[in-house]
Amino acid sequence: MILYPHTATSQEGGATMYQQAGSVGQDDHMTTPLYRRVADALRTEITSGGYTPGMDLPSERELQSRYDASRNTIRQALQTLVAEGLVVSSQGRPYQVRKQEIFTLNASRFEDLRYSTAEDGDSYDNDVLASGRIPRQDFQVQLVPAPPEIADRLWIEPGETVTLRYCLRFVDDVPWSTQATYYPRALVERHPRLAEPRDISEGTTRYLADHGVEQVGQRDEWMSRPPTPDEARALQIGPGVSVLVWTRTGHTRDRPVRCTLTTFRGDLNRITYDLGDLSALDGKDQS
Amino acid sequence: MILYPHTATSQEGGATMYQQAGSVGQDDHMTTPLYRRVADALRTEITSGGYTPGMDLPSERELQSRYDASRNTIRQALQTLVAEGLVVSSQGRPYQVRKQEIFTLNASRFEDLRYSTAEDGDSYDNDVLASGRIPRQDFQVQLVPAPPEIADRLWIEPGETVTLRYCLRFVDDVPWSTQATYYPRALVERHPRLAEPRDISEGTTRYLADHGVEQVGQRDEWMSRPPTPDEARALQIGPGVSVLVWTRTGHTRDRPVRCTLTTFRGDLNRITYDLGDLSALDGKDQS
DNA sequence: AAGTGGTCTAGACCACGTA
DNA sequence: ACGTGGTCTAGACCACTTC
Repeated sequence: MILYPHTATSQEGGATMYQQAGSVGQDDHMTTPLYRRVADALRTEITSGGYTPGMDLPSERELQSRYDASRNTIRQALQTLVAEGLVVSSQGRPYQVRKQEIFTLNASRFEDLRYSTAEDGDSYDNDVLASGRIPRQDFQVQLVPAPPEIADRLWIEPGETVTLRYCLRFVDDVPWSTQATYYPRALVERHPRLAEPRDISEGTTRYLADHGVEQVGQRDEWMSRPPTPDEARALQIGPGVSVLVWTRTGHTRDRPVRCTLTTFRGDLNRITYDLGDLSALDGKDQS
Repeated sequence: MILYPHTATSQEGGATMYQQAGSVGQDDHMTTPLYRRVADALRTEITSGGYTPGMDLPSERELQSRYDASRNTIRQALQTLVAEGLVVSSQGRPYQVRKQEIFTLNASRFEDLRYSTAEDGDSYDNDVLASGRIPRQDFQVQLVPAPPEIADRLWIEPGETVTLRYCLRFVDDVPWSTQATYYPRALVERHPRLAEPRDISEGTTRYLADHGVEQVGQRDEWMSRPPTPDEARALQIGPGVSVLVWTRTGHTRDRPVRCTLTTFRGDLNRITYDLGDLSALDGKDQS
């Protein structure tokens, strides 16, 4: 198959290799580039269901002859689809239409003790289990100097030693998010289990509440950006996929007690907040 | 300058053109690709302040000789920096280090009438003006069939005619976000100013509240993804920049009354939510 | 006119996955 | 062994911007 610019044009008389190229997408003024027309054609096939999630795409060499384009041009087209998140690639394996399984997190209820009991345990585990999937967390505890943006939120001096509880979280064994929680030194001294390098079964929020440190409010901040090389490795994503960064600073009535930085892949997560009076939704599906 | 794989290797004895290429980054096993080493070098120069925001980078041809690489390889390196959002490019102009001016939106207060008076006007204008910038909105009103995801949130049938108030928003004349608000037909019939194709000076939330339709709660949903071609055009962003998509469904005590879809560039916006009791912050900077 | 990035070709070698 | 994607080269023409 050959993609013509706007109206069909003849392919004959391709003189030099560059003239021939031009007759399809280069000489003609104001025509959309060939790589984009190829990307559009493939995108249409994917979204219209011609290629379904999990299915392999034709190989680059195959597409090359199918669209009468050079391999670089085909690669540029595929690269576009990867950046759009429609397609994944890995060395040695064909391009694949990506599976879109989306996970929803209700941030306004997350860590809210009214929605859980002491037996329930960790907020994250609960949310994942509730959606019928299997959670896993790899824990790690470190003592680190507070980065400026953390110190600012915790009302401490930059560089002061803080306890960092870091974990890499999995959903059905797929790396899903990283989470780093910073606690001020004074708090950890009074509540030493925060420094234990393993999960706290009833959840840290509950542990602190049971010992008189009640987190009554939190400020959340969200941003989205391309993954750093570190994040790309930890979350096993390519540069075309953006990450959502969630910063939650928890407060008691007097002061901030912790700051949690979570990163997700931006395309496979939905975050919801319920604000005000949503009693209208009570009878409805809470999705 | 030449970037050697791990330790410096001799350049002599480049036989064929491919061998020569190999001696820098191809023959050697387990070395990071040349394009990535070039990208890393440039990224370091940018983040360490060698190239400051707004400054031009050397041209592709210049970098080509500087790093002894082909133009395609240099382009691949620059392409990754564009995808990371560090650099912008446009035809005919040199690559430029991107300016990072960030805008913060407090979503938990947005449209909350407790934080404004009848004279204040539009929520968006307020938020932008409060940060010392100049807002502008291009308005448009259409009657459209309700898309399924909108119908679902508004408790109406897909395809039912709804009123769509669409606007493209600017901050200091830079396209910043698009916003599309859908109102069910029955509501517009009772409150006809919703169908006027211009801004409602006191804000739609206030207009409805003054006529007995009080929005007492809202459910927000967030996601992040690569821009669609339409969004890329409207927001003037490239494919390397992700967009944040905000869906807010407003409810009265009885039912949903509107659904607003907002898209921003993900890298230049911060979204905050204040939850629970944050009286601890009262004396502090509310940034 | 000269310089810059955007598109495209043709062809090479390599690393990885599968069989 | 073979096919797939990943990296790289050398060189061409084009469109846009600036002078």
